[in-house]
Amino acid sequence: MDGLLPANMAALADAGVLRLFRRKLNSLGFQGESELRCLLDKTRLRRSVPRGKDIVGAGDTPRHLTVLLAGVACLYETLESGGRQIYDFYYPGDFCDLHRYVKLEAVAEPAVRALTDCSIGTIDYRDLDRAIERHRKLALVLWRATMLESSTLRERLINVSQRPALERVSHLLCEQLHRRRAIGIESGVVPLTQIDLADAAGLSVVHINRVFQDLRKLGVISATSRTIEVVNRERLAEIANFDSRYLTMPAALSNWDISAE
Amino acid sequence: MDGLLPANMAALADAGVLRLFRRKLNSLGFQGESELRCLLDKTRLRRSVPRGKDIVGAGDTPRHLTVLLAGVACLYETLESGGRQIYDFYYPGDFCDLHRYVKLEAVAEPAVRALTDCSIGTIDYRDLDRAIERHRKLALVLWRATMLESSTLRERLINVSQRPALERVSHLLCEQLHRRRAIGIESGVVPLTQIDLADAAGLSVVHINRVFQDLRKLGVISATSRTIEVVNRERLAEIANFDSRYLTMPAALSNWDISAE
DNA sequence: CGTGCTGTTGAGGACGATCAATGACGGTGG
DNA sequence: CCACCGTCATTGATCGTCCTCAACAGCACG
Repeated sequence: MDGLLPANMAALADAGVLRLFRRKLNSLGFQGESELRCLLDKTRLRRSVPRGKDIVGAGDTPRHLTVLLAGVACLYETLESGGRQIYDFYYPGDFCDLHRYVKLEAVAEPAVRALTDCSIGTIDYRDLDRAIERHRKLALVLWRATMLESSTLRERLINVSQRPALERVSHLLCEQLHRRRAIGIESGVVPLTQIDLADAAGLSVVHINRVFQDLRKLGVISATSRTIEVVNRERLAEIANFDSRYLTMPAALSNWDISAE
Repeated sequence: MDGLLPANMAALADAGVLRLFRRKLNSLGFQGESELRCLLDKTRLRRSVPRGKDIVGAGDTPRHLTVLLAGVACLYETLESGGRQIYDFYYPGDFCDLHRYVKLEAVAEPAVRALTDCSIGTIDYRDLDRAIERHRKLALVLWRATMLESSTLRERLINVSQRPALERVSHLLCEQLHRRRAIGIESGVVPLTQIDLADAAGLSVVHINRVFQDLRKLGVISATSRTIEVVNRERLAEIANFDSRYLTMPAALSNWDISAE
């Protein structure tokens, strides 16, 4: 499968690959060099997964946690009807399979697929267990990551159940832009296909396409490039009625900060 | 607001009120008398909340965790449009506001409302912190509770985004029956209004009503009683294509069982 | 005996699905 | 270099599900 790089991660940690993972942990309230090291040093770099392949399959028994380091992936499930439901998108720094660590059993679980070429890192469950034992706060941090996913899921539910297509698609695009910006990507390009968006929005591809044409007429996305590129964020956010709060974790971590030391 | 009963909970714990809470903790993998005591003894019984009132509001700063002890509640949010989106239902034993414990800040959070008259219990954050410190496994247990909610949320998303109305409503009903059975209620009565179901299904009340008439014609729900009563579960499950797995947690808790002691 | 909430019914219309076909692009192999 | 193929994007036409508006009936409550 994927080759293991025998890298000295401690050395690489700040070099770049794990930069976004570190940032993510920070945003979840995990700070302090020794704490971070405890996790970052145990993160093994795995080679890239090509677009369209599963990063986390439905079947295999997991022995390690997976972290997305580069690219875009999605949490999804294949339906009896043959369709696909995309639950959430993952960006560099995001955990891909916390649900397996916590659940420990494969009961029709969702899978994770690379939507662009991806790089992933892994952390052995044993290393993770030890890290949590050492720094109790880490359990809370990961729990919070799950909570954040829940929050996104709720927003997705509203999106699908309440908003009309134009607003719905705009909302999804806003979210992508926001999340990309959070990891330092300022460009308006959203590296997804209309198909991906259809599966996330619960709309047919045909209809997504029509919505895109409207968005182009409104001057919100580029009319020339084949890839999706937002050229007017403000307008897009207006259309979507976008409020990014559901994506953000508050900085404070009052109680466990105390009990952790 | 709600009066505090100065009860000796240790004595009451097995008497009945906390029976379902205990069962819930068990199902999440929290076992052993001393562990359970640690949490159950700290659970304060609060008086009941009448139907229609919020159990957990959006605004207030939380100091304790809330556990539903009797009745049915829902996690919901009020939309700009004036509508209501129901994310999840809560049954006796369920935690109502884990999101606040973990998040600790009110950023447009969802609220919890009593859909029937409810009784609730509370656990002070300080007591909870201490309990977690004593039994590390508890952090995992609560994390798992969150994960289970996530799982339900994903199922809800599929329900809303993929299934046609009849199937969708049936699926919701199946879930309620299943969850009620899990707490020992065998009756086919689902104590919700059509309005509640509409808000959970993302359908208009009018349409829900029409679906109900179909279900009655199909002999699935009672045609006589005003309250919703399922009289043919098998048929209902068929229509809904119901697979209860998303509601169940695997029993095993392999890794943390070890690191906990 | 009103007042409110929930449930019920009818009519008309909109939004989005489906089916089907075609176009554009990139990659592959001859 | 070109022919071929697969994936993704685009377009048109038709149809169905579900929404909205509006009115009314039943029941519970004070």
